[in-house]
Amino acid sequence: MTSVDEQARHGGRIRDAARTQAEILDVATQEFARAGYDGARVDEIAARTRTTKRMIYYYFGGKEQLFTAVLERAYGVIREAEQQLDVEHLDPVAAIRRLAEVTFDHHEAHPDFIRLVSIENIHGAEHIAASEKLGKIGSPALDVIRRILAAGQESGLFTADVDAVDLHAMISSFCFFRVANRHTFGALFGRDLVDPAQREHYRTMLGDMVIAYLTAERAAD
Amino acid sequence: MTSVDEQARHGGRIRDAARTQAEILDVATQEFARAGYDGARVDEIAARTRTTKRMIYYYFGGKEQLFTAVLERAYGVIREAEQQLDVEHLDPVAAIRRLAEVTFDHHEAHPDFIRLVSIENIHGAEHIAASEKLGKIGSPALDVIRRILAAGQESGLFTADVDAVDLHAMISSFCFFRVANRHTFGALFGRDLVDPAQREHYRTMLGDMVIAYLTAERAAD
DNA sequence: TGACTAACGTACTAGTTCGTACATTAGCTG
DNA sequence: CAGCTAATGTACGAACTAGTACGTTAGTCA
Repeated sequence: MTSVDEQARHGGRIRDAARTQAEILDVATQEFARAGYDGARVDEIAARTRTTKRMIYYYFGGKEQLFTAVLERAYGVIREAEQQLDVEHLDPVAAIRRLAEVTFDHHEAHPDFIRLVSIENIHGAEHIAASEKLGKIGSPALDVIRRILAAGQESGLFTADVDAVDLHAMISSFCFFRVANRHTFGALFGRDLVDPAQREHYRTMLGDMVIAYLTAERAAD
Repeated sequence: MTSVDEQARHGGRIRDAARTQAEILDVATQEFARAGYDGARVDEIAARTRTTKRMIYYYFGGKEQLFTAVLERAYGVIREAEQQLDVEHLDPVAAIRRLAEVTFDHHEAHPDFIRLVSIENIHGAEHIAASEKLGKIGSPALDVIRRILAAGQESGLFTADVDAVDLHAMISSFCFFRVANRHTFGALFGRDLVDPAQREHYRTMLGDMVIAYLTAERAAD
């Protein structure tokens, strides 16, 4: 009997632990991002999977751990993207601008991730705290920023008093707000921050802002 | 019989519709901010009030409308703060910096409001859309920004191509992120963005950033 | 002062939702 | 190929939760 026949015999499904887990994570990511932690329904996640609720508890233990697993995978994706960052060959100004653009693009491309982070903040980052993986991730982007900043400061292009974590916060703020607060901002000010027609405008604005901050003359502290 | 005796007779409580509604709104604000919309419990809100759940439905109609009422009041507070903004007598640079500082201070002073806005964004701003009040609020801050920008651009201090709504978004991004993402940022990067010892640092950083952006030379579009 | 209504309280229900006990089977391994 | 275990499915329950039916009382006004 062929493998295809096997599948047919069991309704098209074969046992595949990794695949089942991945599918649960996919659907769970969508559901948590859609409705928040408490708004998400375990039954709904199960229903949209080719498996059953039983499997969620079998593999993840419970709703809390499932959400933690979703977060771990989501953060893993951005970490990978950051690791592929290759800006060392650029001059400091171009490198920072490129970094800002990559951050901008990643936020725009992953609104579900942004929502998950918002949700996790509502819950005081307790799942990150409970995760062994997420605690000691470290950020590849941060290392990149440190190197660019050092180069820029040494060459005198950048003002000397800027910290890498602060700069990361500054860039993230803009990218995050634009996606996360899209709805309230749109409702209150009548402007869609994620309007494709405005994409280049805001992308440039972010770069201009960061570079202006880094190259501006400031009163010494 | 004195008023005090009256109160004593009924367990210290007098009938006062306005007061009951205000108390429900106070507690509901805390509860929604604490746990999110779906995480919030109507029973919990009622329990922490001097009245009962029955009154929540009597005055507000339901959980959804209660949350909308909470949002309406929260936005009212920030609108009032913005209306008291008095920076017209300052030069454009000082005026923008003052505006940024006021925004910064307000975000820091009202973390519950920030959480409510995050929550409302998770739900696609549907309560704002459903609210008659919130639709046509308009932002006093936006008018102020428009005037300062016009003055700054006319005097040649500021670059000409900056829009008021965009600048508002820029300032809000930083202030919002610092409070809203405090927990995940702290857990991942080991830095508390709301640490009082760092307050002046970030407050200055925001002003520097905005002024640098507004006064920088840029390639024409 | 009597009666009318807004304001309030109690007790309950219908529906939901996380989680689990129990039963079954696919597929590997010796 | 026998048997063992990881993987899976079904059916159910206990607890929670938004919302309500019904009853009571305070305060005002004719």
